[in-house]
Amino acid sequence: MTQTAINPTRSQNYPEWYQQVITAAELAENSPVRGCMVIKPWGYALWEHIQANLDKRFKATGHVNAYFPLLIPLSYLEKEAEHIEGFAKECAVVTHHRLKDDGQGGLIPDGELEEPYIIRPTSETMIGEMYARWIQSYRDLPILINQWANVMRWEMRTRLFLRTSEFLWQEGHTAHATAEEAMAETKLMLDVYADFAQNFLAIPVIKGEKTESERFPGAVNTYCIEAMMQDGKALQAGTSHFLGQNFAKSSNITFLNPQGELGHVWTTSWGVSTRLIGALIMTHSDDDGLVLPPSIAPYQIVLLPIYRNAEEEAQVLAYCQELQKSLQALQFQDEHLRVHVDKRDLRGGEKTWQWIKKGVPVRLEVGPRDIASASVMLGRRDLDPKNKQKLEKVALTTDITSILAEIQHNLWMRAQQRLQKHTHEIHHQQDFETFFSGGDICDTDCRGGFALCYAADVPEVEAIIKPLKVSARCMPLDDNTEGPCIFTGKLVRGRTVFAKAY
RNA sequence: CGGGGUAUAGCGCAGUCUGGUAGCGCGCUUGCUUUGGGAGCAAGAUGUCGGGGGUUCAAAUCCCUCUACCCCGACCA
Repeated sequence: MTQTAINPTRSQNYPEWYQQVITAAELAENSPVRGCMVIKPWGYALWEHIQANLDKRFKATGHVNAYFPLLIPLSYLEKEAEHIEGFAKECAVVTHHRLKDDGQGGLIPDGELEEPYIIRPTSETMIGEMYARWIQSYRDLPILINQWANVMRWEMRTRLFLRTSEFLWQEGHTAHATAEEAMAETKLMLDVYADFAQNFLAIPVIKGEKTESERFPGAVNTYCIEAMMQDGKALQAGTSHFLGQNFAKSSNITFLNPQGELGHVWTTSWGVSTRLIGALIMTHSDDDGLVLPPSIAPYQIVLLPIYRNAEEEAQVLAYCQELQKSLQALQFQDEHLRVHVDKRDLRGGEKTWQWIKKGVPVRLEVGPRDIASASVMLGRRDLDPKNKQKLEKVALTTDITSILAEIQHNLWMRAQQRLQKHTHEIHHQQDFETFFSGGDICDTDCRGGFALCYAADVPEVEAIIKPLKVSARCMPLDDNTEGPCIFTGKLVRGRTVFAKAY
């Protein structure tokens, strides 16, 4: 038996640990298609819960869902100059619409298209084209549409969930009559994302604005939520863009205001992707595998029947099913508890460890002894696997939801404390370089993590930080303090978070 | 697209230098014993050795060629 369920551990080899957690939890695996993953049922269930919860929040803020084509005419992407610069180079292109027999048992493309299509890397241009048709008057505004979709970006290096060529996401696209309204929408959705990350995924995030070099191609302002992974690296967990009138102009989206004057609309776009699952893994998981907050766990409780013979089996299974029924009647975060009875014919220890590696918040072992004493043995994923507690059957149904809430809260607190512990104010360029030269998080001397500094948003700062493999993650909102840039000495308003990033 | 590597069972690998007709670990199947912290023993199944061509009596092994993937840069939700 090994010390930990996952080898290597986080401190031994963090990237490899990450891969092993995914494998052990059966979340996803690489597919035969370059850069594209297969999301397995346990991983897809996480996405389904993300979708369901976010979708509710989108609807509650007045949005509706729609669907636009996967393929976008090549010429659409040429409309917005910065957008071309940002996306044109990494797109898959569809050039033919037929296959023909090559005479040797193979197939070759046939029927060349007059204008190639690209597989959408994002849908601003397609949706812009449709908005131009749909919007004539101020009465048509605002348009508040979200799309759940897949997109493709021909990435050079891919990692499961964090960066894959094809990924699943949602993209919100809204059009407004005024800049103020569009900006309010941009900020509103950033708040929706932040609240979702913190309260549903238990991932603490920093809300901020992107620096110029990190901005979305074609956006006026890009806002984001940044999370800290356990190795101290930053992961962008969601973005919300104020697009100004850039896309309205390039897609010619105009409207008449109440005074009869013709103007361009103001647009926004915002999105989160399956990358959130990567963030979830790297925020909570430990050296025994995945750790899931109860809010998102496909099963919040797994019952593990223990028996030696057919007679005990019948007795134990009946007891489990009765427990399952009474637990399922309870609610956590406004939804019925998700309770599973693992009836598979496997050894007890084997089963237990499989569910630990899959991150199930609560395990309940049920055997003849428990039935005799009208109780269960409860194991929590936020505690050591050895640490099991005996719980009266009666107490279980009254306490279980608060136990789940406690687990959710514990995970949140741990992540929150990690973020605080590894965020440091840096006042001198020399300290900045020292901070980022010690590899990843190193608890002994407070190196690595997030550096919070006054820094000018200028190219020469970019040039200094790039060799350190550090990037400006965001400028946290509502920071009205002032100070001298630690690189240039220039007085700047508000600080910037710097970190190594995924 | 530059620099380096790899391709052999579901997965991870040995075998290649020195040619002789394919092996190990895990997993899988079956049986028995086990079962409240990842089981043990026994028996078994699984391969166009990445593709194509060449040398040879004989090629996983040598030669030529193509392809795919991985690592390091440039790109990135």
